[in-house]
Amino acid sequence: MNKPEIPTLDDVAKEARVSTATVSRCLNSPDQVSTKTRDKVLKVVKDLGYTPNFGAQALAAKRTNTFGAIVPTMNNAIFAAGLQAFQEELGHNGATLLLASSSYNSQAEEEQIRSLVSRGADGLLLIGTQRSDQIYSFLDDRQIPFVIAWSYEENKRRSCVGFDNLKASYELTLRAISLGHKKFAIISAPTHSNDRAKNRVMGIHKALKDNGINFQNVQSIECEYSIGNGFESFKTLMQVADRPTIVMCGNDVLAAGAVKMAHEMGLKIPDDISITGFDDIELASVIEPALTTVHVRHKKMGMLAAQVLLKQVDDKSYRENIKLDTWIVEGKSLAKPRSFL
Amino acid sequence: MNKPEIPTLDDVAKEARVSTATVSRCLNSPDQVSTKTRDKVLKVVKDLGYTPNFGAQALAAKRTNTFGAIVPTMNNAIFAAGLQAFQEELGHNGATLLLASSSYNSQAEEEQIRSLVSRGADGLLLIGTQRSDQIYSFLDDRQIPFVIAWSYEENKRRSCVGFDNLKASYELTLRAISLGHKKFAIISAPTHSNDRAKNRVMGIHKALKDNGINFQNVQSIECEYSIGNGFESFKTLMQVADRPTIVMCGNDVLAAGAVKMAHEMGLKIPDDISITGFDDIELASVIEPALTTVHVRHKKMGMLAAQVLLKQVDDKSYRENIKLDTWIVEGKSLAKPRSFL
DNA sequence: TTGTACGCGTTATCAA
DNA sequence: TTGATAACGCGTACAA
Repeated sequence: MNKPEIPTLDDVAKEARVSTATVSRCLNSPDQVSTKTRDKVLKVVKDLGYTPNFGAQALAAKRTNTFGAIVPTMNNAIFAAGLQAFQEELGHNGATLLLASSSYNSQAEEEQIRSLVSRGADGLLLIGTQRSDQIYSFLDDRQIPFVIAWSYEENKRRSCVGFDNLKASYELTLRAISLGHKKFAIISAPTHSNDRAKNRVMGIHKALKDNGINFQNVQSIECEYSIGNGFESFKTLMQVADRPTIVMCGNDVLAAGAVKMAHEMGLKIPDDISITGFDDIELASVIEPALTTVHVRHKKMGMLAAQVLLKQVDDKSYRENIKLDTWIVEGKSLAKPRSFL
Repeated sequence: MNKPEIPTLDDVAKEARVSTATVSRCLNSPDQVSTKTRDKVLKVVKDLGYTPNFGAQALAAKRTNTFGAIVPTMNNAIFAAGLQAFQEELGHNGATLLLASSSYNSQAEEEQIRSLVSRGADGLLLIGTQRSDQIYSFLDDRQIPFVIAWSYEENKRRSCVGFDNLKASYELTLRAISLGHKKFAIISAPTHSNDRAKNRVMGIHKALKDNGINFQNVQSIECEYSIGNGFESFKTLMQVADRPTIVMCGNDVLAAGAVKMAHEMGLKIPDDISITGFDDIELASVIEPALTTVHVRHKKMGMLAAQVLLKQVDDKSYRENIKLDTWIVEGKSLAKPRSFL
C-alpha cells in the first residue's frame, strides 16, 4: 500500500519504449508521428492514466490554457449568463476559466488582474472600459490578450464585445417621452467608475435634451445594484412635492426593488408611476408587472468574447470590436402617465 | 523599443547581489532572512516589478494556490452568493478560484473534475454528494482535498459543509399540513442525479406519511431549474380534475415560474393555491406575493467551505462535517387552503 | 519519423 | 543567515 505515484511523461516513454519527445509529440502534434507508434503511445497513456503536469507544461510551453475573468459581482444574475457562455466556449476549446470578482472596486480589480496574470492566465475578460492607464499599460507591456465586454468602443488598440449602452438607454427614454412622460427620475449605479452606468445615464440626459426637456433638475440617485438599494432609492425619489411620473433604473435589479417599494407605497404601476429596467435578466419577467427593459444578448456576448480572446492568443496583434444589438422588451411597467390621460 | 522582458528571480538576485535562494526566501519565508537583506531584496522586487512565474512555482512547489469549483449552473442565482463568498475567502488566503459549470450533467462534471485536477487545482469544491465511485476514488488516489457543499452527510471519509435538505423540506411541509393542506403537488429538479432535490422530495413524502396523508398519488413533475419550467409545470399540475391546494417547488426559481403561471390563470395566491419555494434567493422577496421558502445560509456555507478546504490542504487527513441550520421564511404564498376556511 | 539534450523559473536540500 | 546546486516535468531545437 505505497502511496499512489502520478505517472509522468518519462513513465509513459519507458513503458512505450520511445523517447519522451515522441510521447510529447503524440499528445501535442499527433500528425508528426507515425500512426503505429502513436497508437502504441496513446494506449500506454490511457493505461497509465497519464495527465500532463500543469506546472511543467506551463513552464515549458509558456501557456496555460486558462483564461481569467474579473466580474464586478456574482451576487446577482447580471453577469451570470454571459459568464456561463464564456466559460462554455472556452471549454469547447480545451481552456478553463479563472474567476474573480471585484465587488465594483477598481482597486480590487487591478490587484486581481495582476494576480490572474501572475497565475499564468493566457488572456483576460474584463467588464467595461474604465480603469487606470497604469493597468492598461501593464497589460500591454506584458502582451496579455484581453477583451472588454459589456461596453462597446471604437478602438483599434483593444478588442471589445459589447453594446451601445448610451444608445439603448437613449431609445428607451425616447419611448417614455413619446408616451408623454416629462418628469423623470433616475436610479443608477455609481457612474464615476462604471462606464456602462455612466453611458446609460447620459443616454437618458441626451434624449431629454434632444426633446427640450430640462434634464438638469432630474432627480438621480446612485447606488450599487441590489434590490434593497432600488427599494430605498425609490422611496427617497418619491418623497418630493413634485413627483416624477417615471423612474428609470440602471438595471433590472434596481428596478425590481423600486417595484417592490411602489407596491408598499400603494402606487399602481404603471398608472401612478412608470418604472423601467435594463438588462432583461430573468427577474424582469417574473415581477409584477413585468418590466419594460432593454434586452442584452448576454449569451452571445460571452461566447463571442471567448472567441475573440482565443484568436488574440494565436495572433497577438489581432483586434476586433463587436457591437451587439439591443432592443426594448415591452413589459407592463411603462405606459402613459396618468396626467396625460 | 525592444520587447519588454519579464523579470525573473535571477534578475532580482543579480540586481540585489544575493543568490536566488535568498530572494525566494524573502518572498516565501521572510523570517529566515535578516532584516537588512530582506529590505534590500524587497526593494529590488518592487523596482523591477517582479512577480513569480506561476508555472515554475507550481512545478517546484507542487502547489498552485488555486482551487477548483464545479457548480451545476451559473444561469441563476442559486449558487452565486455561496460561490462569491467562497471566492472571497480564498482571496483572503492568497488563493484563487478556477470555475466550471457542469450544466447538471454528471458526465460533464467528471470531465471537469479531471480537468481542474490536471490544471493543478490544490483542492475542489463540489456540489452535492452524488457522483460515481470512480471519480471519488480518482480524487482519493491522487489525494486531492475536496469539500462537498449544499448537502450534508455524516461521513468520516469526506468533508462537507451543507444543510439537511430533507429536514428543511420536512418542516416546511409540516407547516403546510398544520395549515390544513391535504392535496399536495410537487415541482422538483430531476432527482436521479441530484441528492439535494431527492432529499427535498423525500422530506415532503415523509411529512405526508407521518401525518397519514397518502403520498403515493401526489402529482410530481421533475424538470431543471428555470422560471420557464416552473411556469409550464404548474400549468400541467393544474390541469386535473382534483386540483392540489398547494404546489411545493424544489427551489425559488421554479416557484417564481409557478407564481407567474398562477397569475396568468387568474388564480389567487394563496387563496386559490399555495406555492412554496426553497433557497430564499433574492428573487423570493420581489415576486408578488413574496414566497414562503426555506432560508439557506449561502454566504456562510461558501466561506466555511473555503476554510475547510484550506485546512485540508495543510493536513491531508483533516475532515470536517458542518451542518448549517435553515429556517422557514414567511412570505405570503403559503396560507390556509380556501376549502379549509 | 524519432531521439538527445537543453532550458524554462522556482523551491528545497545541503553546506558553508 | 546565506549560497550552490539539484530537482521538478515538459516542450522543442537540433541532430540522426
